[in-house]
Amino acid sequence: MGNKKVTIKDIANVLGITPSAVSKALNNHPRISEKTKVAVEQIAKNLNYQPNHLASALRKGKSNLVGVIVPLTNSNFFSSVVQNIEEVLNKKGYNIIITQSNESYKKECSNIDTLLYTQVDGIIASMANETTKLTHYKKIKSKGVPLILFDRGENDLGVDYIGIDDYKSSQLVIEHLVAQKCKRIAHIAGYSHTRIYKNRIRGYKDALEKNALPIEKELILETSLTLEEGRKKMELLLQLPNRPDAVYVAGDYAALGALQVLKEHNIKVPEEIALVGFSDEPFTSLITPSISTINQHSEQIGKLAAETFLERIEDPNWKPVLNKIILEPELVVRESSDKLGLLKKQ
Amino acid sequence: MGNKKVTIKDIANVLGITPSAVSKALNNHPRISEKTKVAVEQIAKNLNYQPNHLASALRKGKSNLVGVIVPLTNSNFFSSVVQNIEEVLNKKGYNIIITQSNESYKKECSNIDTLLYTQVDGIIASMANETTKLTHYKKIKSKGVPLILFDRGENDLGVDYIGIDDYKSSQLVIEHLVAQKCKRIAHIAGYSHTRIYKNRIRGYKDALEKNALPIEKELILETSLTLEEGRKKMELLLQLPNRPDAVYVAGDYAALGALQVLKEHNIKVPEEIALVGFSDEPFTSLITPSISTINQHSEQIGKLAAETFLERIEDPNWKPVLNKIILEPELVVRESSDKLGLLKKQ
DNA sequence: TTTCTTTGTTCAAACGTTTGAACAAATATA
DNA sequence: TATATTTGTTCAAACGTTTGAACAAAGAAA
Repeated sequence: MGNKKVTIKDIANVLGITPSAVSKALNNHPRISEKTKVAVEQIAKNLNYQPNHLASALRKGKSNLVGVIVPLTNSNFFSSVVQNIEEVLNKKGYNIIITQSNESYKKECSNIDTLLYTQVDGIIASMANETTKLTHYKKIKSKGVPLILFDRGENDLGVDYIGIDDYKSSQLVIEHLVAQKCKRIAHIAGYSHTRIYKNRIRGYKDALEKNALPIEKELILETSLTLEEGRKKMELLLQLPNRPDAVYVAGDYAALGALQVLKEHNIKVPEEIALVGFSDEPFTSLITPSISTINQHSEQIGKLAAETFLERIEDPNWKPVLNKIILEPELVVRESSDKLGLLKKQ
Repeated sequence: MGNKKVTIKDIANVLGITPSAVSKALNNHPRISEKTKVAVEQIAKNLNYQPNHLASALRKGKSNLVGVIVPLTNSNFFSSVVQNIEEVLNKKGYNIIITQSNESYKKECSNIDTLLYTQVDGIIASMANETTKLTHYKKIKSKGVPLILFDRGENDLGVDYIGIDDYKSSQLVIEHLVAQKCKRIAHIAGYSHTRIYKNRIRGYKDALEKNALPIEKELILETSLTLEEGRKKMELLLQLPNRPDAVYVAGDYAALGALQVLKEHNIKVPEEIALVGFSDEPFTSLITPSISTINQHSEQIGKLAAETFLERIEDPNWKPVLNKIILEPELVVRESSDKLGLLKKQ
């Protein structure tokens, strides 16, 4: 079993032609005869020939690889986005390299280095929670590598961005809670240095104001939105002398943590405190009570990110420029905020 | 902004030395003077030099890329395995390319082709549910590329495998349920053509026999173990004239589906029917009642898979051979099977 | 001083493709 | 028949590194 790799040279030798003829035959070059193409195809199969991507990518200056950076893959939102990116790009002959930042700035930097080093043709990314400096992203831009951001993305970079309307999401949530007769609505928020969370906070405040409800500092708590953090912040809210009657949490995992605490304190949800999360993670519909949340259209985001990349790469004289695609959020009302029992009546 | 790529040739020109000296300096070659190394480092930084991985991989015949194939990333088990693989391999200078098969045989084939084409140095994989033919995996082996299987892996291939003791897992579950005074234990199983599910079924049957409990065909239902399938099979079990008093489900998502159906029928869990799942997905501890399950040690599996790959690649005259690493399963008892109320007493 | 070793560098080929130019043969046009 | 065009292939350079061999200069040993 000669483990030697089969190259186009081997095919050429068998047929008594040159490697360049073989290469052209394999790439369906118009000047190669049908006869030769068939013969090459045949021998390639016989010898179990596997093209060397490294060599062709080096020569062509194009790797047909796209890097994807996500904070974590263990979340339905991100894994669904990734799946849709993959689907669209695979059809066009691209493959993706997925890397996780684990919400770490340092890891994100090294991920970017790796991807650039691997000569990816583009990068699709959603930023880590920790990230505030953007030099590593500017590096991508300065290399002329298309960069598409989604969900979490600072737009100071002046690149393509795909996400939902976070401001409007908050408004949907607050309007809904107000309709449920809630009067004191707290917000367990993401860190406001991240644009999307800032917008959610802004939307929350504006909507409260619009409905003549009080905006109180003690009702707005910024966190990293993990389950554990959701628990902690909920405990804090329960210790307030004047408890809220609704909590809008900017992430589903934190919302779940909050719900656990409410249950432990035997507080009825939604009767005593209504709860709304964010992202429409599958478990929100699986638990009791099911959690109301915002659907972010992850499939759409993934598809659009991939399609945007393709547009950029196909346009030879494209220059990066700020370009936002903002999708409409969708409020999914479930038991945790259905104070009026409208769901049961249906 | 000349977007031209900076190469070692550019660095060489600046310093008036040859590209090969630059290359050696960058790779810390012992014969290059400290002075030159420092100078090269400096200029490289100034010019914002980025090594071209394609070129060095081509020349070295080694890509430092490892392919990972998982059925899906949207599962805590797999994403945790992947995270640990990444962690171990990153430390050794390897990067990973994650691909999802989406449980599809066809996708798995194309994933393998892509990875081989990309010249990965090894492949770590867990098989799709659909997979029964193994020719695509044999292709990996025949190329001399190290292949490490985990969790779902047919061992007819004669390669490295890392997983838990599925047979023993079932025994743990049954012993536990018997201790809870369960007499009629059903098994919502995975397809028995997959080795791990076959072993779980075998363990289940043997344990029943050992405890002098009846093994009945109608109590063993093979499925794809999705949530929806869990629901369907549970409905079937409830229609039996002689209902089971415990159900052992070979996957957590299916167990959740089963639990939903039990709740809808107002059947008390665990009092009327006890329930045990498999995998220790995070949601099992989050819902009410929490679901008893088997911890598969995903972190260990990931680490061991990566380390096994490293051992193989570092041994110049390694030949693939059947090698199993089997971890001990751990039963996590939660409310759904705590018929005797032992948890509350603690 | 001569010879041997060490040090720091250059040289040249190689990794496996791709691609425009060149070229000969076959075919078409005048 | 002479010339132009088309067809099918070869040639040679290129992509950006790496690496063993070669080599000159400097230092050590005799």
